Amino acid sequence: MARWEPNASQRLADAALELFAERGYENTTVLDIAKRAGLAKSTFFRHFQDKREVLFGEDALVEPLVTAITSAPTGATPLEAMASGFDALGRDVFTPDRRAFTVRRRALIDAHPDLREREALKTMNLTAALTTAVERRGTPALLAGVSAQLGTLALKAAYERWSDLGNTDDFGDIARQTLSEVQAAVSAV
Amino acid sequence: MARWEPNASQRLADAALELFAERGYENTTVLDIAKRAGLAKSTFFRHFQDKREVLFGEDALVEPLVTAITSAPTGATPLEAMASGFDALGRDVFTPDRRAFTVRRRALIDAHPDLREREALKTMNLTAALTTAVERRGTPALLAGVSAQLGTLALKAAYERWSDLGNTDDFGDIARQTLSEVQAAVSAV
DNA sequence: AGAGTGATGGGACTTGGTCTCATCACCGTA
DNA sequence: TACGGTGATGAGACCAAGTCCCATCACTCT
Repeated sequence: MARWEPNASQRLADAALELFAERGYENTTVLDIAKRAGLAKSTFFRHFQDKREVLFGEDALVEPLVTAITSAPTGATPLEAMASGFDALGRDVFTPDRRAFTVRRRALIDAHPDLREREALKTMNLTAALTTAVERRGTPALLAGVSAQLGTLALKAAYERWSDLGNTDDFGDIARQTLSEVQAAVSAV
Repeated sequence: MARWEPNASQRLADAALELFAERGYENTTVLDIAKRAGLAKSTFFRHFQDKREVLFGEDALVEPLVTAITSAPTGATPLEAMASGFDALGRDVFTPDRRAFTVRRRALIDAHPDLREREALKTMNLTAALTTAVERRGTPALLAGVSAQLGTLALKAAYERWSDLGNTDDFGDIARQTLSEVQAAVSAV
């Protein structure tokens, strides 16, 4: 028998999602979250940097994207490399079984300024990571920056489409489609 | 004789900038700032939403940019409208006499995660405002979004060049130059 | 058996941020 | 001149976020 119940981080994240949905982010204290997870307040802060972070802890986007971009064929353009990253997200992150969870999480973030601010920071960090990943492919800095911005824009738009409606398409397909639309728009600039 | 010393907001912002430079953001409490400005803590929060905001209160970028974009000639492309907005910034915001202040402020923001997070939020809001401003010119949504992203990217790059070194060029000129470089990079995507 | 380890509990403490009530110089009007 | 209204401020209670330190205790290794 284990010394402690396992998966403390996961239990905290689950409890937080539940409570935020029940009473809202503001009306939930960290102590509430910890107690529902059967833990102490101080333990919460051992697993998450702050209250906001409990909804972002996974942060699972950067790693698959950067890996895919890095390992894309040498001949691929920056946006083609980005597209292969989107496929990876469809395979490992935005899978059908995680759709419901992701949508609930999205609704919570959109509903509270503090969480939207954290989201903005995460987006900025993601774009920065994409920029350096593209740069490492030998792309000039400015072009890498532009590609990363366009990729981030397409990613967000694709995410919205994927979570909207009864859309059951694979995320990778949606994202590739969105990216090509962004590319078409760019050529009209 | 005035009932109270005037310019409470400005005095608070000045005091904050001083103290952050002296002891760092973390080692400065809101009470410290208020006392140096000759005010009470509660008065600080009447003028600023929170501690971070004291460095962003001006938020002077959005209004001139949106105004210029809106009033740009009908025939102008989105990026041309954006460029006229950059000129407006050079005239009204990034003026030579404010350079030193702006650079000090920048150093503080870069040095502290909390402030960088707020900066990310402000950037996201700016991009959103630019997007709707461009949309109101009759530009399709996706193209407007792309233009706004590129504009924001150019703006940040231009800002860095303007504050670097002994660069004495007019901000509008630098920004136009940067924007044309971004545009050149885009056509290579 | 005994020392070490590592996640946890618990609680004191600082600070950000909210809220409420009192103050008090000025302004308009009678 | 008197007097009530106004608006920015002061003061302080209060709550929650986040930090810090020390104790605990089941398990492991020697």
